[in-house]
Amino acid sequence: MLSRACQYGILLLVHLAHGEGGRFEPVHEAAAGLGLSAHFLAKTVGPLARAGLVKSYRGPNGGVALARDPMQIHVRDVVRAIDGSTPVECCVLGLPGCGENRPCPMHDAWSAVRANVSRLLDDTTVGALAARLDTESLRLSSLDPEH
Amino acid sequence: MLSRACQYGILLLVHLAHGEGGRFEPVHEAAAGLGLSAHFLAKTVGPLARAGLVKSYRGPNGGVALARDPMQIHVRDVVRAIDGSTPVECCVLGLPGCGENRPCPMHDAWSAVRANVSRLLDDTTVGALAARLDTESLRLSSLDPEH
DNA sequence: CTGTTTTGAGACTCGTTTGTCTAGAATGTA
DNA sequence: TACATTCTAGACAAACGAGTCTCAAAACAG
Repeated sequence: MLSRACQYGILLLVHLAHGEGGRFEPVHEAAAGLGLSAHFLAKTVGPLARAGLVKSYRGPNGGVALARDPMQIHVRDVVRAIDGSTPVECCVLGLPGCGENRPCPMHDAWSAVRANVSRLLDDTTVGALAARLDTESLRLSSLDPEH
Repeated sequence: MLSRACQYGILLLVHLAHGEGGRFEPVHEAAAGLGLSAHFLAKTVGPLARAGLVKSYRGPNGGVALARDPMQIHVRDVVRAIDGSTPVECCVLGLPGCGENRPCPMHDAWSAVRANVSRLLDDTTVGALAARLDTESLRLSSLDPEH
């Protein structure tokens, strides 16, 4: 569905949105907080920066920070930046060129699912996800439960 | 989403349901009709037969045939037979152990999508898909448009 | 200037999936 | 029996994703 790199990217942005606003946080620190591989997480920073979602800075006190208001960053933006514009975009049955003019037998039903996913990605912002971390007992980390 | 092998399996069953009832059709013939690799399609027959969805017979006049009424074969059965019982079952963000007690920030919204997909797999039968091939201008083949 | 911290880019390994191919076991026909 | 047809199982290679590692460039601190 979403590539691992894309999942890491979303987690990183939500983590940054949940932290202090203007601070540049080193990638390895964010990775430790999220319980992820620092090396692999670092590979997502490039695409995110090129897409204008984060800004990064080298050297001591460097790191990564959000480039925009987290309420203006949609999950769709992250997916597009890392995975490209193709989440669930293709035919369920794998038929090439399946579409309105030459649909497969499941095309209509699958289009409904696709629309749901698309709306979810468009409507959900990184800031909204971060806000829910506080109000509800949600988690971002892959580590052991710390309840 | 669905593995290639699983997609091939669904296409094969719908193709068989669309053909004559009791006939054993050679796999290479079905593959030609669907525009798929015969060797790869053949690898899906084993799991499908073990799951009791098709029966196969060797030798001349042999081949593959549906083992049951196609209206009693759900797409879910094919997915379970080939991919196992895990379509979209996991967390969107990839968090291990994400669930009702320790949800990720997108858990609730994603559960709705998951339920949609699950219902689609459960409600759709191979027979229903085959029936729609006739009434509407649908296609199964990966080959060039034959309009 | 020297050394440390950090990003950035890429090579590399590993496992899974996709796809092709081969050999063998059934099955039917002459 | 001899032979053609077909499934069955598995070996094999190519492609991809995930993840680790290394080296260089930038930035700062002393």
